[in-house]
Amino acid sequence: MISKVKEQIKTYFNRYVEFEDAEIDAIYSKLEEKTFQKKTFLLKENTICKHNYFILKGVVRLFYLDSNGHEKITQFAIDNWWITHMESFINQTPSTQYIQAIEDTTVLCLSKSNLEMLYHEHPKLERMFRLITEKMLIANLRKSDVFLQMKSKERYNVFVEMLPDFSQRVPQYMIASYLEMTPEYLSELRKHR
Amino acid sequence: MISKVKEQIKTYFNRYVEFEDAEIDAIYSKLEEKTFQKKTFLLKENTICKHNYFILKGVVRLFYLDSNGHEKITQFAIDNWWITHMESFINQTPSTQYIQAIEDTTVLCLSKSNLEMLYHEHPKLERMFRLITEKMLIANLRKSDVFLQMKSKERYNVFVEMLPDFSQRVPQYMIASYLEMTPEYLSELRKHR
DNA sequence: GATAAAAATTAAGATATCTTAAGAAAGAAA
DNA sequence: TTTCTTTCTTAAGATATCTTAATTTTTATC
Repeated sequence: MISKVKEQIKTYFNRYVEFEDAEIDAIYSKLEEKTFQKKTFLLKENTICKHNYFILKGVVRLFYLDSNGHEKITQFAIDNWWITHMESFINQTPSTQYIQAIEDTTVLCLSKSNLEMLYHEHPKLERMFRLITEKMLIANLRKSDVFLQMKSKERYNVFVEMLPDFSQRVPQYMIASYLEMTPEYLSELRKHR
Repeated sequence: MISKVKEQIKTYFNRYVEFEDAEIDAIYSKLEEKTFQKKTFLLKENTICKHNYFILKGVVRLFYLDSNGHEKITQFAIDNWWITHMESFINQTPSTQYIQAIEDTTVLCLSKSNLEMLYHEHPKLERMFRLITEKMLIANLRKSDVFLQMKSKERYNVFVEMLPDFSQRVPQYMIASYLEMTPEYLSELRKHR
């Protein structure tokens, strides 16, 4: 009998590459399910990020503390997204950022060492992550373009339009942080649009 | 006898994955060498980007025209870097940006179709591009962080420190564009530092 | 339901950065 | 050298965004 969770990743994986059930089983056996309560940290600054997390259900944010101790959010992630601190995870160096659950969040943990092992055993997995990484890169380049081209007001409109899920599930002051403006200014913009 | 160019890519490829000479030969045979004179375009807006370019020697820039018709540079690339418009190349959709040679530039052209073919024949190449894409993603995330954290003045200092090659080979008004400020304001900052 | 805590709004003054326009300097061409 | 073109600098006024601080609204806790 196939578990609901295994079903979820099978569906997700097959969006990128067609895997046999046996392969899914092999990969799944290297994943550890874990639940983080709202506000708990999946990763803290200065620690090495040991996992790439696949979110089964929930919302998390990636952020750092600026020189004034203010939180600056660089990424959100929800159901069926991968989240990790890329630089820390890939290079196994201390993280400059935090990952924190915004809602109660259930994830599958994929450790760096298991991932390396799986790459060697399953070239398809390497292809999947090549494709996912390309997609992330494109999303990131596009985000930079949006921030480069648009004034704050337009940025907010684009955000609401493109990621309506987030504007529902995430408090407004966090959206302001992600959009690189103060909550006061966002409030101002919302009034006048 | 092995050509100088083949030697150059062999050295570059082996930084990521160890290839046999026969593999390098096979891959090399799918690459087309081409030279672009200063100011000519490798890619124009609204055309589909058919190639990923490996720069053997030269400097190019990636830029788009904003709503006022001003050029906004999003990336530079020099010797031993890959350059393409990611979104256009990967999804084979019309490009929103231009690629232009700043100096006379010699490249190796890798077409999308050849690349797909090579991925199937040489899993090592897929690994190499998985690693390169990860590196690009990290570089891009880091760039976003720098722009998020720093005021213009600091951004310029970081740029000069991190990429001294560019501040030599690229005119100042292009650096201003890349740093997301007007040339007038950059000039102002340089005076006061 | 009452109280406390968290989040959102408002407004005034401060600052970073842009716009425009003109002139100076440097590099390329003749 | 002279001329033309490209690049860089200067300065004044305009605008977007931030800071601070107080107030209101919403959400969570007892």
